[in-house]
Amino acid sequence: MIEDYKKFDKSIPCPVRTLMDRIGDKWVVLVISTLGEKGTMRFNQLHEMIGDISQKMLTVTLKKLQEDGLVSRKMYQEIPPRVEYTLTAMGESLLPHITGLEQWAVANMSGIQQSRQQYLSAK
Amino acid sequence: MIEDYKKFDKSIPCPVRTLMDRIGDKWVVLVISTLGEKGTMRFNQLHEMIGDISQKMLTVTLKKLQEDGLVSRKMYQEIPPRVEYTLTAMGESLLPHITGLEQWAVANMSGIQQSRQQYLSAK
DNA sequence: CCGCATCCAGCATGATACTG
DNA sequence: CAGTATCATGCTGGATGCGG
Repeated sequence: MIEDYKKFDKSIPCPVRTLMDRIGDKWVVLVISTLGEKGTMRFNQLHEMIGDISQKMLTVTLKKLQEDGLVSRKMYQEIPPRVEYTLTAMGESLLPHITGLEQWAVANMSGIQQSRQQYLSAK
Repeated sequence: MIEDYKKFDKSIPCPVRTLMDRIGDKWVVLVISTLGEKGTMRFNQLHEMIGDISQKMLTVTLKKLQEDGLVSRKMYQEIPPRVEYTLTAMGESLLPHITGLEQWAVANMSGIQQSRQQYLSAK
């Protein structure tokens, strides 16, 4: 039987599905990964680093991560304003899994593309 | 500077973004995870195991996984038809990363829920 | 049994403009 | 600088019915 923790049960939140609602989002992955790499960062630094991502989506993504306790937010009362984001301990503990996934992605990128082309040409 | 392989560049597909377009999908994760656990499975077995997932989404998900070469499909010319799905070698190599993520999810589920409640009550 | 085609509702996201 | 607000929309995914 499928492991209990990944079974669907409307009365109990499934951890796998709950997690995937978050990290099943490329922005979340890129933000965690970038923060893990660079440590503390400001809003616009993240914005520039990631490159493609609208201001809105960065805001939304950071808010979700705060809500889950993966990222902490520190605001300085200055003019102009400064806000810094850092991974929490829980965020740090997730980081190696994200990194592992990224390394797998890099290692298997060509294999995937090859497979896609074969698949297309086969039909 | 952000690592090259996760930089956005419209001329070169970013492995991280490419991967996330796939596993940034809870169905993909659940299918890989379930196949990894049980080995070869038939369409309806998967359907019943996962529980919530429409037939359409299961079909779509399996097709994407085939396309990427993560899952292989074997069809038997019988009446009634029988189709079996199995992880490929590449799929197997991804499995530990998925499993690691799942274990993290189970271990940190309560921490996340706690954080969410604090976040809500703080506003 | 295993899937595909179609229709359609709803949310996620981008663009844009504005604020403390 | 670091967001918020609003609007338009495109794709995701559910429901349904058909086909090999």
